[in-house]
This record gives sequence, C-alpha cells and structure tokens, in this order.
Amino acid sequence: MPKSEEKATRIANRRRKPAFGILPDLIGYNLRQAQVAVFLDFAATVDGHDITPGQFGVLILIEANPGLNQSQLGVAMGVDRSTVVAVIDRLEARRLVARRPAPQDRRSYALELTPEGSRILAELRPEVLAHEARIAADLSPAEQRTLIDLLKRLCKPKR
Amino acid sequence: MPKSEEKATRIANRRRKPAFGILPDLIGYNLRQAQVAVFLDFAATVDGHDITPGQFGVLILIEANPGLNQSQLGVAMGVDRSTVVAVIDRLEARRLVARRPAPQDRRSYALELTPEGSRILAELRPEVLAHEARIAADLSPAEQRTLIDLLKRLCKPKR
DNA sequence: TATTGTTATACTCTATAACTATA
DNA sequence: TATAGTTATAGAGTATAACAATA
Repeated sequence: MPKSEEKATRIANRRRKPAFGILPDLIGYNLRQAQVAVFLDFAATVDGHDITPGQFGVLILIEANPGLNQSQLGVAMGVDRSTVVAVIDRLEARRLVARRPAPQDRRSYALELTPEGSRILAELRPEVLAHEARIAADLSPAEQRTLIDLLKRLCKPKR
Repeated sequence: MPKSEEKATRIANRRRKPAFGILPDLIGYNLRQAQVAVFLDFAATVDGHDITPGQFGVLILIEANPGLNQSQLGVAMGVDRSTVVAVIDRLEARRLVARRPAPQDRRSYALELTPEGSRILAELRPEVLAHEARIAADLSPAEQRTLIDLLKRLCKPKR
C-alpha cells in the first residue's frame, strides 16, 4: 500500500464515527455522559481551588449543618461512614474543616468549617453558580427547572 | 442526662433532616444523585451477571463496531487509551471480549465479542431495558424523551 | 514523526469487615 | 446491644509519563 493511501486510510478510520447501538437512547448512558462533561467543566471552573464537586457538597452540608457528625454526613451524601473518614481527612489536612469534640457524645465529632473553609466556600459559591450557568447555557430557565425536576423523579417510583 | 432522654435526643438528631443549602438547586448535584440511584438499580438488575454500566457500554460498542481498536474505543468512551487496557483485560479474562490481530495494522488489536460475550449481551439487553423502564417509571414517555434531550444539550453551548 | 498498546505509578471513590471506645 | 469513628483491605475507575513496536 502506498504511503499516501495508508495515511488516507488512517484518517478515514479516525473520521469514521463508531456506531453507538442503543446507548444514545438510554437514560443511564446520557446521564453518565452529561456527568462527565459537567465534572470537567466544574474542575476547570474551580481551577486553583483544587476541589471536587463532592468536596464542595461536603462544605455546603457542613456550613448548613454545623456540628453534624460523620455518620450523619455519610447518610446525607449517600455514602458509607468509612468513606467519610478519608473525605474529612483530606479536608482537615487542608484546614478547611475541623473535627471538634461533640458536646453531648464523646464517640463522635462535631464537624465545622474553619474560617479558611468559610472563606474558600464564599469564593467557590459564585464560581459554582457561574459553572452551572455555563453548562446550562443552551437551556432556557424553564428547561433548567424541568431538568432538575425530572432528575429528582428518577428512581422514585410512584407511591 | 437520664437514659430515656438520651435516647430521645439521639432519635431526634437522627430524624432531624439535615439542610442541603443550595445543593438541591444545582444541576450538577441532581445529576450526581440521579446517577448514584441509577447505578444501584443497574447493579441490582444485572445481579448474577456482575457487570457495570461501563462494561455494558463497552460490549455494546464492540458489538456495533466489530474490529474496533482500543484507542478508538477510548475515544468513543471518552477515556484515555491507558484506561482501556485494564477494562479490556477484565472482559478478556472473563472470555467476553477477544483481542484479535488487526489485519491492516500490526500495532493494534481488533476487538471482538466472543460467542459467550454475544450470548451475555443478548441476555443483558432486555434486562437493561427493564431497568430503564423501572428507573423512569415515574416519567411519562414524553418526559423521558425530554430528559434525554436536555441531558444531551448540557455542556453543549449554542453554536 | 506519529500512533498503538502497554506498564508503572498515583490518586479518588467506594465498599465490607472487624476493631475500639462510648452510649 | 447499638452507635461513632477508625483501620485494613480490596476493587473499579481515572490519569500522566515513558517505553517498544509499528506505521
């Protein structure tokens, strides 16, 4: 095969878009694709703060519920309490969250934002709102509300 | 504190639902919550087949594009080609996917489903469709189409 | 030079099981 | 007995950087 033909074949192969079967019709697949894209935009948005969507959620939850313990945080996030340990370890090492002694129960910690954590969160909040506006730029406000409503109703069978 | 009061406090703490701040208004958060719930239902649905949504997607892609190589698969899935290696390693170890010599390019493998892989996929497909119907049970067919449309339009700014 | 597959390495996220201190 | 936090362990999934074989 002559060189020019090889290259043409390679480029053709690269351009020939693969078929996706039933995937584009599946809610689960589109959910996953959307989440990957949103995650990338989030990371780019808060660049310099080095924070993940999950960590942002933890900061919001602790700010909204000061004194929350790790088990309660796990329930709120939908993860096991053993998973919470490492999450809080990372945030504590960065001095964004503190484990205080819980006044009523010596088994547990009362989680709080440090002043630095509050400051970072104050900076993050408008950035995250800008990120939200950007990912949803192609959707009207009504469509954005519809999307959130539909997402909340997934996996919630009629009662 | 008397025992009965302790218990009452604990139960009250457990019942007092934490506040979620701005999270419920964020598309990213609802996307994540929905994906976790969908993933759990998927795992329960294909129980016994021990397959993840990502692995199901790989099987569908290989079936729809027999002879695809690993790099092309990575592009189609949106992951690095080094990530594809371990994914295919696992599916090959389970004899669901085979690395065949690529006819035109000795650097690459032509990926194919084994007969066992085709068989499993034939079993999985109706299970996955049932799973899709279940997670979307609270949505009308029109709402399901709307949801998929809105998800596809996320992170796709107006051109 | 560019591409394919691979390895080494590292990090996040996740879970289960078992342990300890405390309730 | 039950709960809170922890540790050990394991596995999936992800990425970057470098390498050999091939194009």
